[in-house]
Amino acid sequence: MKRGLTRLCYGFFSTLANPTRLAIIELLEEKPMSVTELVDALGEEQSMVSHNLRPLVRCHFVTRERRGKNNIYSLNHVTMDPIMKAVEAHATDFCGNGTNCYLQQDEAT
Amino acid sequence: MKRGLTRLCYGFFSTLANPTRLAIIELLEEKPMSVTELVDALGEEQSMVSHNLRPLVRCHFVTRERRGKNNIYSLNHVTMDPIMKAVEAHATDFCGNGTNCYLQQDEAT
DNA sequence: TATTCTAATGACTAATGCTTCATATGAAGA
DNA sequence: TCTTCATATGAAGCATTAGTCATTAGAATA
Repeated sequence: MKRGLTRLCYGFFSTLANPTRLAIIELLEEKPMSVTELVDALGEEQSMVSHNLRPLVRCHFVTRERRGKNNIYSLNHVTMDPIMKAVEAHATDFCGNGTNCYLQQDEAT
Repeated sequence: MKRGLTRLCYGFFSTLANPTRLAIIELLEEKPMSVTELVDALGEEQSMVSHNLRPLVRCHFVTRERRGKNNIYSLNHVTMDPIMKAVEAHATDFCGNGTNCYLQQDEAT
């Protein structure tokens, strides 16, 4: 049994299993952004954004590039685009694309 | 901004972000199994396996079918196969397929 | 080099999620 | 229907993770 795959997947998925980090990914899908831009767009604290960027970099989901005073973060589209497509496909196929599915429920529900 | 996607992904990934559930998925990749078979294969407590099966069913990653006294669980290959392939591709492309990457480190490290 | 802008880090508390133990349910056979 | 096998559920304690606040570091410019 390839337990390596389980460990690999655990690091992979647990890094993605966070609303802030997913929101960051969603923003970076559009274009690369600096920390300050992310902070403004998210309306969250700077330290929180920084804290959450670290695991994303560590797992190579985003890359960092210094440009003057700024650190510009870019999405790894090679990995993330197929992953996100697969999630959307799952929702379409198995959640009826409605709100009757756990995955699509409001936090209120 | 499609915040719905973020919520959807959060449910999706947090369900997968668990070693026991990933081990279950790995086992079910081979063939459908009953709870007892999973318990034996994993060497874990029955109640733990049961507890972890529930979120997998809720997210439609596995399906349950009663057969006599047993509940047989099957993997949703339509969703899980592409996802797992994407994770492996990411490891190959960005983790050098070695142990120099966070995602592939031993728990000891 | 003092200042300002930008971003990262550390420590602490709060919130989540996991595992375990005990118990309940449900189906089948004696 | 009583017993046994198979599985699910509930509650509780524990461990992990996240978010906040305060501080530090790094780069550019005056």
